[in-house]
Amino acid sequence: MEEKKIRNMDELATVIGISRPTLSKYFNDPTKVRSATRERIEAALDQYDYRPNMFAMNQNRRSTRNIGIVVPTIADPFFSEVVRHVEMRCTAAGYWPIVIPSHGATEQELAALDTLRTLKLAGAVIAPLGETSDVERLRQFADETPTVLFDSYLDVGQTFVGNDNFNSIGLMVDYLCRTGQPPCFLDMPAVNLNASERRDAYTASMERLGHEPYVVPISRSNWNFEELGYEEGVRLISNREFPSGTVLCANDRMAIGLLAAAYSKGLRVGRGSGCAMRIAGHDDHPLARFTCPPLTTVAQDYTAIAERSVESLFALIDGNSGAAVPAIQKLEARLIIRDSA
Amino acid sequence: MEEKKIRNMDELATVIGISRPTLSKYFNDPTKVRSATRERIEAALDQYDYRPNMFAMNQNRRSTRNIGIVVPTIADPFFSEVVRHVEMRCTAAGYWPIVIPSHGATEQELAALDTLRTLKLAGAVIAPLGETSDVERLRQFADETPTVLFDSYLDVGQTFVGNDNFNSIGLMVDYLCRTGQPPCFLDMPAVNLNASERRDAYTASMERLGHEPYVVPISRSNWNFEELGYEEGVRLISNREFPSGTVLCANDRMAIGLLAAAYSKGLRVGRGSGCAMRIAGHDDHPLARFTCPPLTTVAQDYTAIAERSVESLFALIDGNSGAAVPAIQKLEARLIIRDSA
DNA sequence: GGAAAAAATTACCGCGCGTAAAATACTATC
DNA sequence: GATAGTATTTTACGCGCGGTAATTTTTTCC
Repeated sequence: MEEKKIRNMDELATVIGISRPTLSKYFNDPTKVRSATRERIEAALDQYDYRPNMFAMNQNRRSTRNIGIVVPTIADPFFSEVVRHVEMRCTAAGYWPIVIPSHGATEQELAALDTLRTLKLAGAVIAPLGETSDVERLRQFADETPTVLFDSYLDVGQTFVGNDNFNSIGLMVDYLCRTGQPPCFLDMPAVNLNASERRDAYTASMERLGHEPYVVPISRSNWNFEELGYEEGVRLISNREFPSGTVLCANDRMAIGLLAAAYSKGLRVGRGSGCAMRIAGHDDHPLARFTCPPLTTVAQDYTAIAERSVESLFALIDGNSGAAVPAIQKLEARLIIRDSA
Repeated sequence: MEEKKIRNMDELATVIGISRPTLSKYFNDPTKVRSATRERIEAALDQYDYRPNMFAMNQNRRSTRNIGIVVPTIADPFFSEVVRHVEMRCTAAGYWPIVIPSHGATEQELAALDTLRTLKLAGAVIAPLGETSDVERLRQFADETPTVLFDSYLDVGQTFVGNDNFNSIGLMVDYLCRTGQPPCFLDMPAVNLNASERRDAYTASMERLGHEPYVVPISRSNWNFEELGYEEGVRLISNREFPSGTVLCANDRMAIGLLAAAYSKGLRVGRGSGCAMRIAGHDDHPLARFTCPPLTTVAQDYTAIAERSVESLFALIDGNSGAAVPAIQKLEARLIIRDSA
């Protein structure tokens, strides 16, 4: 193991006995050099552990291999899971994922876009805040960078990947009506378009089945869904204000809060006899399997959302790859029947 | 609002009527230029919305304002919370946080270090894998970059910030013994040094109180703690193998699994009469408040860990700032008594 | 063995900025 | 208001790589 320090491409090229442009080509696409050359390079490469300087590399490129990822928060398991998958796929494809959370704030989302602009991105995967997003600025951003939006729909970017709320809520409402009392709907804060879409889907499904919809509104608006679910649940149960013994929650985190509220009030939750309430959620939160009772829910396929987003983005980046990317990609969800409803 | 596009520092400097290096100094530290100059620059700055090119900026610097953050996973709420806080603090201080998950794999951790090395970091905050970390390579890395380790102790880097497991476990064992049957200990997989430290702390605490310790071992080793807790719980309850009706779990995620197991087996958990089991956790997982029953646990202060890590790192970066950074910083935890034990 | 195609080389410029040393502008002092 | 001393700005140079075009070398194929 020679310990001669390699400072740049030139030195490495000299040591190998080839020219720098050839080495440069290798780093940009190993198949662009003859296999014999490639082997010599790779042999030298694990002898000297040289790595091209990221900054110098990207400075002179029209587009880099950086991919920006913007999400409202990484503390929510949905986003952390999707981000995790997106990152892994990007890395595997030789891209460089850069995650910037917008922390639920409009200015931070805009700051993230500004930051990403200086990075000459190959593309971006963005879960916009939704209601509070600056649509105009987002569109401006998407105009100059291949952009995939996910989770919360906005008419921005080349494509959107998200859950088909009408399908998933429909599945759940059907199931709940078929097996017991028609559900009321515990709304979530209007933090994004999923909120209203799910509410609308609930109403539509109920009406389709000939039942009176009943939406329990949420007054406050923040991302502490469990707490909202819990507090609202305690209040409603105490005042006997739940219009139905079956409650469909707009998402699992609300449902987890509601489960805790029911427990604290001594209400038995489930579909067995002797149960006072049925509670269902939406998303298949990683812990939904482990609530007491296990939560009946609709599974958004986290992995699929991540993969479709990334694949769409890669297609957009390649550009020429005939396969046009559809403007809207809604993924079907899967009903997960557990014990809570 | 003039719409002349500014492409680089040169153009902006010309427009302002100063030299480019002066402008450069301003961006690196606004106090380094005369206030009159600063005002002219800032006036121009909000007229032209120019942003320096990140790559060109960093290429020629000895050290950048990049801060690397390496964690085993962002899917675990402990890490996602700490990362969130660290990111926010870094951004607020004008640094550029870059998160790279090691996904629980040694090679990925090493790859992360390699990647970070090319970034000429100002510093790094690392939660090492622990048992499976390549200590030698980590140390090598820490030798050339100011590095703070957190969560899982290794004798690497300039300082370590973590929970004082002997304190926290001691608190919990004391409490449990004081209020009922002495606990057995449901071990966690040996993914890092916290695992063995907590086990040792449990044993020591029990012996101190004159009780026989009993550790329930976990055979498999992965990060799906809830699942492990659940499956092990079901098995142990079915076979009546729990040596005590009080179970202290090595972390909350195991406890959440065990709660689900108890529920599925019809065992009532809590400290009231008529309860068959007491279950306690460790960490104060964000959902621990919302389990059924709410989980008695010891709160690691996520925010404090993040802040101490970042502050220590900043102190290391400043270097000269007299205040020496202690090699090991163990934070005290807080007993959180809820209903499960 | 020779022509065509593929790969590698040479030679050059540009990117947008950092940095050390030199030059200039300020400030304090008397 | 002249001078020394310091704070600020400018000059001059380099960083490590990408990109292109023209040329040379190597490989492939008939």
